[in-house]
Amino acid sequence: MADYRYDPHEIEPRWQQVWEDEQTWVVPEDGPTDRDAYVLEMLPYPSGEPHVGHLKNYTIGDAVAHFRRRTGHRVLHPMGYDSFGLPAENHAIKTGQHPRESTDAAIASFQEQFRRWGVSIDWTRELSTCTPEYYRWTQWIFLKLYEAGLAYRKEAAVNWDPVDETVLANEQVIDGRGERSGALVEIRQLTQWFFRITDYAEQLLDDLETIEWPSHVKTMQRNWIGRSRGAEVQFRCEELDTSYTVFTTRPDTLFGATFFVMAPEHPDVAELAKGTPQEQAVADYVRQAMVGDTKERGDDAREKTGVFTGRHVVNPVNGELLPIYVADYVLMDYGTGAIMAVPAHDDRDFAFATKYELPIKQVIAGEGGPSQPVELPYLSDGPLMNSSPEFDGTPNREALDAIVDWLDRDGKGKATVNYRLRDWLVSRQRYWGCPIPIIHCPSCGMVPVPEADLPVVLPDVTDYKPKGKSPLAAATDWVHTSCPSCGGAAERETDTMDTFVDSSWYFLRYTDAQNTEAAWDKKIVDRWMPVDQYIGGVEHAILHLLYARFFTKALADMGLLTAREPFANLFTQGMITKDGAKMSKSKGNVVSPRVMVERFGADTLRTYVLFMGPPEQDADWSDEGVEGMSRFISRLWRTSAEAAGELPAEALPAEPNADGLRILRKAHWAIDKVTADIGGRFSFNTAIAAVMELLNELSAAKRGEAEPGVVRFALSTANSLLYPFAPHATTDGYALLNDGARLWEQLWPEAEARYLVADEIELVCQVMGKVRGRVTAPADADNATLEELARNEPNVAAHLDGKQVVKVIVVPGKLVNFVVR
RNA sequence: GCGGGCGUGGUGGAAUGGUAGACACGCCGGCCUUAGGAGCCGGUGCCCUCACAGGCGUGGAGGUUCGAGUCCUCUCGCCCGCACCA
Repeated sequence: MADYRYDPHEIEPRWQQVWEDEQTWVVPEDGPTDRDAYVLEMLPYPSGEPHVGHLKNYTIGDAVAHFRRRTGHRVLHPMGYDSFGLPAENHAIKTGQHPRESTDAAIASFQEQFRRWGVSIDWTRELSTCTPEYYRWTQWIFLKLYEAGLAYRKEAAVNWDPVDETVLANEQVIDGRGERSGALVEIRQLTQWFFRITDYAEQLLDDLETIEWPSHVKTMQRNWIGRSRGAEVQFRCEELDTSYTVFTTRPDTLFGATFFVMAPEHPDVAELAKGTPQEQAVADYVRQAMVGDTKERGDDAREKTGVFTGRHVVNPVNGELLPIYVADYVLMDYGTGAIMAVPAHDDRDFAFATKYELPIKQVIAGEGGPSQPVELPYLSDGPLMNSSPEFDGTPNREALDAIVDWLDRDGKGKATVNYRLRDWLVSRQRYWGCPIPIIHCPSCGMVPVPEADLPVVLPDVTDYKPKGKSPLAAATDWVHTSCPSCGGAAERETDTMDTFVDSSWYFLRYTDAQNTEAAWDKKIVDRWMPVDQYIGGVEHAILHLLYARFFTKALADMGLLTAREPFANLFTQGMITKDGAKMSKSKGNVVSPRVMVERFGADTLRTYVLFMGPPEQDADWSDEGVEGMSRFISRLWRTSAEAAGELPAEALPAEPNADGLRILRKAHWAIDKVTADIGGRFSFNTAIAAVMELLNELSAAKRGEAEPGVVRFALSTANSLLYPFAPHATTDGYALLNDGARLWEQLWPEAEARYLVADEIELVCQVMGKVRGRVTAPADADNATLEELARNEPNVAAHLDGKQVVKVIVVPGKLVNFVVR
């Protein structure tokens, strides 16, 4: 017998060469458009070389892409690089190496690994966001947003990262620290560029209903958008003849307001206190509040502080005078930065009132009615009291709308919806990003760069170190330009864009990647969008996914595409850990896919990462597990090669013998299971297990008298089913078994119904719900026969002896259960 | 505090309300081999037993059901998200 040795290092490059030579994964230009499928994994940020998380991500996507192709779809499966960003720039600051050089090196390493993994990518659509060919269109989109009034510049209190020396979007501040640097973020008053994502708050929320995403991701987006229904109410300050708006979700408690609070950052605070004895105290408090870090500020366990401003406002519902305090438990960036305080029914206001000995007025009665004392603060519902004759006794939830209506009629307030979502701060005072295509002219003001002049090319600089303003400011030749409007001397905007802008539209560019005349052609983008299946990590649940949705909606409103959601289906994969911990260089627990592939081959690695467990779950890396997978792939190939070499090439017999039939049934069972597991629910681990079962059934000991034609068919099926995970070994095995036939061109197998039903079943016999025996029974036996068979099973009979059978449950094809007394 | 998820053998994990532990790792035994970190065959939840037969078992306590890992109530533990959001 010949020596059949599985050698992935010979097999894998050989087939990769065929696919590359034939451009197998390039999307065919012609073909039916109703079977298109756009399968996309989040594009990587190229740094160093890819890690096992990338391997998992692209293996999932590749399995889906292969499956869709073989089920008759024309599949778009592209790749690109999110190549602008801080890590490359920080590396440049340290070493002086241009970020482009380190980025290009990383990209080369990613390309090399993706090819080595055998990921089926249409490389003709490859893109890199840091190239002028790409960012030209990023700038074009910026101008479109500017024209539409969705990009604007304003002065605002913004998050400043003192380590990276740049501003950050709200989404990039986690627990008061910069997402990248981990530095405590400071609040600074700066003029910055924003995208008006808040215009889309409602749609971003509502349209979550239209997409198939994991519910926890939807929940996170809902929380982030933070919609709350309530009312805006005007409070007048008679002394200054001014008026302040508050947002409240509890207008039903308006009668219980006993004081009024403003955030220290509120622009009117200084003016309010001016000329009162409190002026100095307020100024001191505000200054001290501003230097405190935002993390500590956000701690609700911290004792509340504040000072009286010396002024009062009038409660619009009853004319009572309420003292105005300034206190840092009120946040400027939520609502209006001012609140009415109802200590009896809000625990925060209660804590503040108690500390500063402010009056507390109960306006909602507890269960015992108005005369019964309740523990304050009372946060539950109940009828109104101490309010007005009109509302007293009304359940507070009903009174809520009535009070808003009443205020609205008097012009003192109105029902509103408030969102937690803030506009997206997009300018960055950093070098390695997309230049903002705006020119500042002393006479014309802000002038957009004309489309014909795009791209505004990022100039080279010698010093990448941020100095509180963009390093681009030092490129004086580049900065000084002429105004496109009046032709006079003018200066370029030196801030660059947040790199999340780059990745908010790349999925559109893939559809028409080589278009030099436009970002994309609407007809083409509409053919592919939305992405049918998007795959990536949960860490992007808010940032990238929210921004991409916003871009899609804004661009759709401009008529540039039809889809209103970018990603129809989202799959979020779990992390791969090592020894229970996140992999990191400092812990020294990094698993290198490159090293693993060099040792075991790509097929083993790919199949292993999907066999580790449900792909959405975190999973711990096991070196023994990889070896086990290596044994399986090797056994599959070896068995195939042996059968191809030793078994006569016979066709499937029309009437297989008993062993043949058993194997044939197992094969069709596997087809059915793998198809459902990949196509229906992303249960790759059980799909792989099903192929293992099929192969186990085909092991020499179990093969028995099965006909060679059956064995060849079953082995071909095993290869065919495992192909989406291990494309090289299975393609090779299939070709050996089938006279060189190309597996990637074969239609996905279909399970034949006649082999899915057995003619005999194992009948489980229970007495009182406990299994007492098993008998084989004809699959088509009727209930009475099944009951009789079960009753005669010796052990069942023993358990029925001397008992009275009161009920018999028969589940056809499964079990019989006797209920006895 | 609010919202979501998860608790199953030594390990990763399987189980449309119907045989708990598929498949794999690990371990044990055997075959083959000069050799094995190769290959092949078999065993492997726990207790009791020569064996048969039994008993126990899906974090814990109840409940619904002929039957519960699965559904309901309470509870404990871990993980994630949000959080002074008015």
